[in-house]
Amino acid sequence: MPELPEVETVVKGLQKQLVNQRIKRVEVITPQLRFPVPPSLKRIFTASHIHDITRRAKYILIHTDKGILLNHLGMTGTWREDVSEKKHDHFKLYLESGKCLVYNDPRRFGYIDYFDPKQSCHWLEHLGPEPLDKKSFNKDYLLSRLKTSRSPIKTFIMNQKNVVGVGNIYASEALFMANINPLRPSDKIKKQEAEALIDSIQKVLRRAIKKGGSTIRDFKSAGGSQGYFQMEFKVYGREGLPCSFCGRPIKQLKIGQRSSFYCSKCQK
DNA sequence: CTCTACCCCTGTCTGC
DNA sequence: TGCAGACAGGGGTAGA
Repeated sequence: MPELPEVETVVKGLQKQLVNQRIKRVEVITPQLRFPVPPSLKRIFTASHIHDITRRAKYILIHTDKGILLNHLGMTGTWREDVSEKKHDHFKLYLESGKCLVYNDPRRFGYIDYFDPKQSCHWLEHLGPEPLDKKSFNKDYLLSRLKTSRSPIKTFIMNQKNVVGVGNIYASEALFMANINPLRPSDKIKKQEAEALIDSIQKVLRRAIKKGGSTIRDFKSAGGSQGYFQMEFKVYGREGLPCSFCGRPIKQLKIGQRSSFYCSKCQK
């Protein structure tokens, strides 16, 4: 799915489409996504006013005067502005302006929920810090967390309790940039390496956001355009191709059931 | 508690 | 061509 840069790109697109708009009608086409869409959602958000769209981790938050609509894109969720109907359309927001925003998701790993901003939301509790927030995602924090985990460092940085937004692509890319082997046990990562990892996660994510995310298969922004960061992948999906630094073939293996890519010479 | 394997689902691609 | 199996950007959960 969309990882942090892709979700960020979708949020920027939705901001243009939805901020300061009034929702005229909510249509729930598929009540059962990964989790059930709450039956009360339709009634609550009909005639609500959208005042902001934000992101927390990989969640899209649509702020209205009636509460916050929350959407996770799973692996294949997309938004588009369109009145036509397509296969796997699950949810529609009809605006008073006449526009219609459609949520489409072939695999239905995504979901839609809502919560009252005055109360806590169980989807957002227990999430780690935002990787681009230098105050909370810092060396001391990371070192203290690393000490508690013996799982491979790639699994560690993909765990949203440790740091949010890093998924399968950017985990491989960030570890390559930091010269850290993805299989290294987390509690064996040294202070200097932890600093390098923070740096590389932030660099990779910032660069990817700048390029509008990565488009492999079907990722699209809310405006329907594609991202371009996939042109800059150093290791992801490059099994057998030469490492851009040392020329050795990139290796692929499964770590925690997920495809992982690295250079065995550059990453120790 | 931590960690791993499995599972949700459809579409696409590979190899026989 | 047809078909089986593997695989895909996420992450909740059961059970070790």
